[in-house]
Amino acid sequence: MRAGALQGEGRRIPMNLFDDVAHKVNAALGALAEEGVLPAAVDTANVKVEPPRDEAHGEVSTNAAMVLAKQAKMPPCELAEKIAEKLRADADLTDVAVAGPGFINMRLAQPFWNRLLSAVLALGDAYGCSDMGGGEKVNVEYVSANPTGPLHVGHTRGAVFGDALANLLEETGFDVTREYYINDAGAQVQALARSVYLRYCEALGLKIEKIPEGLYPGEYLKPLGQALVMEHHYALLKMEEEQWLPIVRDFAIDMMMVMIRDDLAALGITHEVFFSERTLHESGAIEETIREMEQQGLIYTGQLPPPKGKPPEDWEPRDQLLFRSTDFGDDIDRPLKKSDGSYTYFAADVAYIREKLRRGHMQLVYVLGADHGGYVKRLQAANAALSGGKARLIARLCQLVKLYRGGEPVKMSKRAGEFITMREVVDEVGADVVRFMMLTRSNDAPLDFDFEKVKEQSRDNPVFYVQYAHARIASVFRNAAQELPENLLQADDDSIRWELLEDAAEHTLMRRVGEYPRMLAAAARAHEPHRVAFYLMDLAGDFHALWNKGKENPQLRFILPDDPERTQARLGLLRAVRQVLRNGLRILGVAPVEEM
RNA sequence: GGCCCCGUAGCUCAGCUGGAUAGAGCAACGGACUUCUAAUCCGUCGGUCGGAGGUUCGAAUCCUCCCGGGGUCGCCA
Repeated sequence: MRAGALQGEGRRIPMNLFDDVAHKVNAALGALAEEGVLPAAVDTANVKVEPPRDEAHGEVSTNAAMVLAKQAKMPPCELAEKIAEKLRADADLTDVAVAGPGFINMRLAQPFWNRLLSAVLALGDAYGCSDMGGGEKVNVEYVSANPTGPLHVGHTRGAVFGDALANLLEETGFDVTREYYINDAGAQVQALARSVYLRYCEALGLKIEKIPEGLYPGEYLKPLGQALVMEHHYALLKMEEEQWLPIVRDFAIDMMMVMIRDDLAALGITHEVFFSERTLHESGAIEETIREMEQQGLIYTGQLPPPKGKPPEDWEPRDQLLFRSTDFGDDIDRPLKKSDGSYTYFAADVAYIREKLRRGHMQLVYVLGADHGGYVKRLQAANAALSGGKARLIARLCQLVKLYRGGEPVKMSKRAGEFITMREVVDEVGADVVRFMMLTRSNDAPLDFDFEKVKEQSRDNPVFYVQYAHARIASVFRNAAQELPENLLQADDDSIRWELLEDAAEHTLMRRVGEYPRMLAAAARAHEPHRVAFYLMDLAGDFHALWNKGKENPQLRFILPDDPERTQARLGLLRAVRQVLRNGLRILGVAPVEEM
């Protein structure tokens, strides 16, 4: 049997009940292989153990028989029966049955659930965490906005996504570095410097005309002009541009980065590394990279064909220094130098990839806007060439966020430098709301963000819905502290009689709690933090449903003064639910609230 | 024209990398409050999964070709 092929046979995820069952299934298959029912070298790579969609099919289900039928040279149902026979011997499993085209459905015996719920309480914040990543070094680069202006809504989604993804990977056992690439080389920061210089002149009382085309007209640069006056007085006025430009540029970049970091902090985002593009130029890293690539035959001088479809009017063939990215899956080879001899942005990026690889990162994650989709293949080509195919480069593209206010689109004029900043959004609705809302869609689906709707306290608002579940649980515990004797509240977790959780809605909630580690692992593998948000909405929904059953049937209330043992079991379940809500929200970077 | 993403209920979207009769919310309709917070819950209605082929025990999911929407396309970052 191929070792580690079956899910759950590699790294075990603590208290992932599906992993535990997978382990049992694998043992059963091993036994059948020994008996000669299955070939000794059976390939179990496609065998899965998962929750069935329909509760009627049990709590756990496996497709083992259907996947292995061909290898066993036996009809699926017949093989399923043989596997089921082995599984029935396990005391943790009940109702083992063959169904449909050959699924094996089963339920988990009470001791199994007892262990799970006790473990959730014992593990606390660690429930759901795993060592799946095995400490692999992952670099997550996100935001990386040009230091030429404040962060706007467009950056917000990538910022939240990247941060939540980093949290997710961290909690699933990866060694994560959060990184921000500062584009502080090139024409844009020169334009920034000239814009700030104009504001400096303005602050000195000189009359400035309209900010010229190509420069940054935003009001936000005025304080920088004033600050320059405080520091340099009239000195910069007497200088030639080539003298003042580096001074003003460096000053402006520093100031903008202070502002950007401050805005990110307001959203609860901190990067461990801020990496400057300019250092790649100044340290000679780009030259070194190109030299190395030349030695490996990855670079040549040649001409590119004109773009198909609509050839640009000023097109003329030109010899260029090109990276053979087509050898690594790209559509066209990519230039590393501009016609003036300076390096392209891409050349710096290649050197940057080399730098990240040198630091030992095996996974390079790029969180980008959807408009950078065309850039991904060349990044991946560069990574493949430089890492020898050993490291992975994963790009996640975030689609646009459309702003609304009460159903009406919010108008923005980019040309006039008017845009809604990230800070404005955070200040108006709060960091928690922004963060949660940004993750209520898959990253590659466009997102509508309505200022009014996200402040509503209703079912429509997923942030509220999840927070409300947490607050209601907190409220139960406040009441319990009033109504129940102290010895009941302080009882030992190990003495909880979990089997007293008998209602179907309690079981639904219990199962959902049990799914959390599996969901987390899958979300991390897919680099999809939005799954955590969707899971939390489902968990909250299950909880609200149980809550309401207690209204219709007083016997289902959480606190039953006449039945201390059942009360204890129900409060135990609520503690487990509260714990999972907290753990999930922590990954999203959202604080749970105690009351609303 | 090339490449990338999307197309699932009237609307907004999930769908756990191939599983069983495709799911939520909103909207529409009908119910549940002397409350452990009704800021919630329950039920009903609603889908040729853009279209056509293919792969196999099995496809919304994988492959090919179309249709429609968005992004992007040598020296900007």
